[in-house]
Amino acid sequence: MSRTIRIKDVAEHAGVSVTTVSHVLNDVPGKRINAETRARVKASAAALGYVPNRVARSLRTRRSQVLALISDEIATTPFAGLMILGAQEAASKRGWLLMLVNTGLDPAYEAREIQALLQRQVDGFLYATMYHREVELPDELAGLPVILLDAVSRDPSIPSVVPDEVGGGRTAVEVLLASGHRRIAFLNNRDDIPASRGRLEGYRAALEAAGVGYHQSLVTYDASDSAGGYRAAAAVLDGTARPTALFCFNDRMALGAYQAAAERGLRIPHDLSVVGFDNQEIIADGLRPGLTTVALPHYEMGAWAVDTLIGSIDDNPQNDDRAQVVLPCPLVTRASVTAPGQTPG
Amino acid sequence: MSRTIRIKDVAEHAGVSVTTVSHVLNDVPGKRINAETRARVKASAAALGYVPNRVARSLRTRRSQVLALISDEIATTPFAGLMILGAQEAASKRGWLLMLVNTGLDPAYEAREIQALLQRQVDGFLYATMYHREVELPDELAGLPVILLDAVSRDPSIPSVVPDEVGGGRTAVEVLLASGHRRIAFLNNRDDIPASRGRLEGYRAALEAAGVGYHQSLVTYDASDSAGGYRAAAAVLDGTARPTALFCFNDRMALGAYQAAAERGLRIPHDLSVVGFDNQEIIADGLRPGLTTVALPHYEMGAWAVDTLIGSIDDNPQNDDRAQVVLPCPLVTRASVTAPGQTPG
DNA sequence: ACCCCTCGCCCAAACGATTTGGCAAATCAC
DNA sequence: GTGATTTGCCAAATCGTTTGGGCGAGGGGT
Repeated sequence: MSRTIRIKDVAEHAGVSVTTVSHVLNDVPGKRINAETRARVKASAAALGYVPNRVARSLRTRRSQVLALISDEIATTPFAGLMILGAQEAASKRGWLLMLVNTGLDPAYEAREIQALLQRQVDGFLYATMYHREVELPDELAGLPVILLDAVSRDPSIPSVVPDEVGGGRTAVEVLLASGHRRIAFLNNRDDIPASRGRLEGYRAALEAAGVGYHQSLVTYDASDSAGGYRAAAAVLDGTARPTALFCFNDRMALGAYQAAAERGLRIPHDLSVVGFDNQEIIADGLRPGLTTVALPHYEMGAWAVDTLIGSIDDNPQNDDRAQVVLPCPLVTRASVTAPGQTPG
Repeated sequence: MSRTIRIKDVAEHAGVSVTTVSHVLNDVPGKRINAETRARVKASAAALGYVPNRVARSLRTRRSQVLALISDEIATTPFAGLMILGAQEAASKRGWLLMLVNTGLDPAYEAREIQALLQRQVDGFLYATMYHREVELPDELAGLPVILLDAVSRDPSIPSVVPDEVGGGRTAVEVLLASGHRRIAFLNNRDDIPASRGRLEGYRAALEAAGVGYHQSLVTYDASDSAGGYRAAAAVLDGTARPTALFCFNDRMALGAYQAAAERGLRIPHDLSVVGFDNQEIIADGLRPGLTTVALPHYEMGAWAVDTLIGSIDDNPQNDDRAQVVLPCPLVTRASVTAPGQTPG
């Protein structure tokens, strides 16, 4: 077992001091080193297979090149994966690593974990929630480099990135309007969160832009799961003046809506067009016909947050892309939308 | 901004040397220190709010108390969350942290990432795949503390943890047998992976134990997604001697099977009982009626792997729980199983 | 011949802990 | 009272880097 080789070994091999090796390998600006020496050092390092000990470097520089992703609940949503993946790949691309901590909504536990991360010289924090919501930054993170991920603070000076719920809602309704639908119901989530507010706003904006009247009776509120979607769809389909299209708050509600439609003998999309939200592959791709839906930019949000966070750490302390950013929600077209049929009302 | 306080500050405050502070705070065995001094040191540390700098400690001890979770594809499966959560919580419980790296099946990239982790003195590795399969350990990890997660090596000396596919398959079929079913079809995955082999073996074992004959015509193979389940179910439901129950390779196939059943006017569970596998909440809980299914122990596998890994690092180098472990797959009962109806064949 | 630059490199002090090997003082044996 | 032990603590080395401040050699100007 050959001993792991240190900078000192490289220095001896190249016949220079460790200082010079460090200067060369790190391309320290303003240091004058002969080109020949420079080459010799690099050759020695390569020959010996030298890799710097990051722990020692961290101790000296007080920088770890490690980011922490703190989240409320990693497990409960299938989006977590994409957000984490976006963050991880962006970090890796720049030579950084990502620590992962799940705090499960317990502030005391959260404080301890932040403590543990700070002990390890973590350079920055991603504070993520697993669905878009408003949060308060924990005191322990105040003043540290941090970006909110899929969450937003009341304090506008805290940078954050969230999906463009309004734009997504508008997109969903626009595709229905473009197919000729005029009676479009919105099966909304009953929780008062940014997603339900924003998507409703987008729904109304799209209708208004198209000169279609907004009817309160076409908007229902229920739980944001399959059962809620089933109930909401049942109510709106059994009501007077049945809509020709459904915009569902999310794909799970759309799943329930499919079931309600099937029970009523309505074929999708011929008798009823449906648009979802979230692009949960398992549902959207698993349903027959495939569900046209609006995707949340989880991967992009994770990547953006890491890029921005690293930027704000590396560059001058406070560059002004500190901001509350909103990322677009693209449409994913499948087969659940077509022109309204001529079935009598 | 008060300077962060070091062990030296504690020493001065308590009127002792840093050596003594270290001895006291780490409860170094075999060191004789007066109880009164001991108390004074602890009081000083508490008063100053001292927390040790882990980076410095790591440099000296060559231990980081950090684990790395390397996975092939974090994002593509919704199980990732639970496995990662299990690992993370187990680590946190012991004061360890978890780094996350996704290598996406690219060996060169994987090697670089492992390099980067080793530079940071990571103490151990979880090498995870996002579905149960056989892997070869990358050379870079050979000889290091590592446990395979949801993966197994041909080399039995490499510890690993995977789900008990055979037992899960048996469980699924047993619940159908117990309800009185005798003609039970198995909609299997066509890929030759441990899950499809194991679940089939469990299916056969359960039938045999119940004295029910195995008929090859009742086992079909297709893609392990919703479309595959739809096709497989259609084939078996339209065949001669229609089964009274379906055991689906996974919940996505079950979703397809539900659709095929609905199209044929078969009510679940009255006309057709269905059991799935994986317990994907979105599907199993979203379907009507809820899908009785077998859960994969992702959380438990993650936790077990971390516990075992830390154990093998902390304790004497090679304690012999190094082994290829299998964890049980529990049944999750919902509403898709009942006694077979009397509908004529 | 003297002074002053610039080049090219190196010394040694951090960074903040752990750990080895001691050394005085107190206690004990006799 | 003397020598041997035990007790309680500390000094200094170490882990592997980075970095601020130098320092000698060589060249150019006068």
